[in-house]
Amino acid sequence: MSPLVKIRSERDQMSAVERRIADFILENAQLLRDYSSQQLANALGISQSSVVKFTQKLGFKGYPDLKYSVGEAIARADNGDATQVATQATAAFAESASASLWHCKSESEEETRHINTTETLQAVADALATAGANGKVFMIGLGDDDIYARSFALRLSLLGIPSVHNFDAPRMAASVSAAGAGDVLLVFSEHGNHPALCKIGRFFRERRGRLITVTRHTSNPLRALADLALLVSAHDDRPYIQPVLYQSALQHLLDGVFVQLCEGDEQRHVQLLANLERVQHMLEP
Amino acid sequence: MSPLVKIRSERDQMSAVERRIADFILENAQLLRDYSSQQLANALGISQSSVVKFTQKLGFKGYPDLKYSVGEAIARADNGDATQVATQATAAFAESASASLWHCKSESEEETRHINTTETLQAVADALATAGANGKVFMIGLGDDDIYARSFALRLSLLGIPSVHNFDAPRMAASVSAAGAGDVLLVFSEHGNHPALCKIGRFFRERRGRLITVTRHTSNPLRALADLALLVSAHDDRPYIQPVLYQSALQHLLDGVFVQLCEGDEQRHVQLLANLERVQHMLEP
DNA sequence: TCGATTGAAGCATAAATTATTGACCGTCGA
DNA sequence: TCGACGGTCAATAATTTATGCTTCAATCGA
Repeated sequence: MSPLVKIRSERDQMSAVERRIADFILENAQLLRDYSSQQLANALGISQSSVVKFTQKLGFKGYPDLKYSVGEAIARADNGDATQVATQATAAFAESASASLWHCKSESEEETRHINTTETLQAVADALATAGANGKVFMIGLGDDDIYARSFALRLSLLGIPSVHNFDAPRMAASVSAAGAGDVLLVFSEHGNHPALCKIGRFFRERRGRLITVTRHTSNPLRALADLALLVSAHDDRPYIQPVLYQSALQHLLDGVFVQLCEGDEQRHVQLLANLERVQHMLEP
Repeated sequence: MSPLVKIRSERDQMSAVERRIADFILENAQLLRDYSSQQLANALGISQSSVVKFTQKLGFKGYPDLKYSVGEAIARADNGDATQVATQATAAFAESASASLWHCKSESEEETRHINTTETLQAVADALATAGANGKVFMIGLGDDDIYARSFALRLSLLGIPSVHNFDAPRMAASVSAAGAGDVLLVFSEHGNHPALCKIGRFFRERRGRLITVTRHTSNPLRALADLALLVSAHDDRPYIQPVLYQSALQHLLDGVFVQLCEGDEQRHVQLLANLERVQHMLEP
């Protein structure tokens, strides 16, 4: 039972001094944190031993025990009331920018998680795994999109799925000419309407490869070509925030695929561990 | 902030004994109620004073203060035991992988936000802005770290702060030889102990440039050299999750700097808009 | 490689907090 | 009136916490 409720319920059967202690605690529970038994006694003009006896009578092991319990009770109680208001106020001042940024990002990530079904993620993971084992994985992105492609390619390589990575369209067209059935091409393109990329996509499909696109959640020509389409949702009125959100939502999406790949196959998992160590050794002699 | 999160976030920076204390508290927070500092010390086979010093280092008034805080945190956490069980169960079934991933990421991001003060972020933003206007910005990262460097460099360039970006140490050494006072070198290095990067950092400082490092929240030689150090906190037992968390926390940190840069100066803001449009036109004719 | 320096950990101990003891006082019922 | 009783307090014992000092080990620079 909450110590405060207990104190209140026994208050009637208490002596005068005890009742004063009880009242003080009930009214100033939050002050208790900084009060020793002696200080509490001083505040009430009574002896410290009375305070201790009071706590023991109530069934606590001693003063610190009561104090601890009251702390818990307060924490439980204002979980979502006063504290939160205070916290919000503080937050508004101290970390306005970063906290609100965090909030936007979370929102985008959640939306993105929502519009990509688990099945799609799984299908993408499977396609990559298969192509990694029996064929090739191609990957391309232009400009900013190259960053995501690059980072994902690095991750895949740790899993034993190396990829052919290009960051301009003409070279990619050349690379893709070597593609065959079962291969996978992953195209990153935020707006999905770059003609060269579409051309490469079509070319790749003609060669019976599976095309996976990663674009915004709009209808766009690139996505229309895809066997599997990963979609990213990210919106903000402030134009400088938008790319931040896009990137973080995209990253989150790719993280999901990566995790599914890791957890899907024990052997890949083992390989990852080995690779991680290897990389670490090479980079930090 | 919750004392447990705090402990966790500073765990890396701790000595062996301190880390054992931290782990014990994290794993047995609920036992703390019945432990005096001496008992805790005995349980770990260390001295009582180490426990007290541990608490003080973390910013608590002393052992009882830490204990009280932990009590509050626990109380807040399992506010309504039933609810929590239900929540956990739901989570485990419905959205296990992606939601738990999201949760880990959030935690890392929060920790990371916590260990980098707003002042540091602002200082970094200012340094970059100044160097962008009157000098040069250099940027380097090896391996995975290059990804983050690259993406941040792209962002900066949109703000009218182009940077000299290298992804191997020898070339960077050459580039840096052109550095002077007021220039900025941003070094990305997860573990911060790559000798070549340290050498470049020292060299750069000799030339009176300002060194900004981005590393894990450990004490590492690179960070020790820095004028300004950005720190990333990210932990998970699963080795394949760890890099995901690192990346997302780092990204979050950089997002913070980016936003501060955007919001700090109206002119930069305008330039960003213009650049965004320009890029869009070039990429998608 | 060798001091010099730094920082972590423990020991001893001081300081503080808490718990107990025993004396005193007022009340109440015999 | 007197003794029993409950309540309070001052004094003090016991426990717990905090700090000064020493030692040891790792790091750094010469």
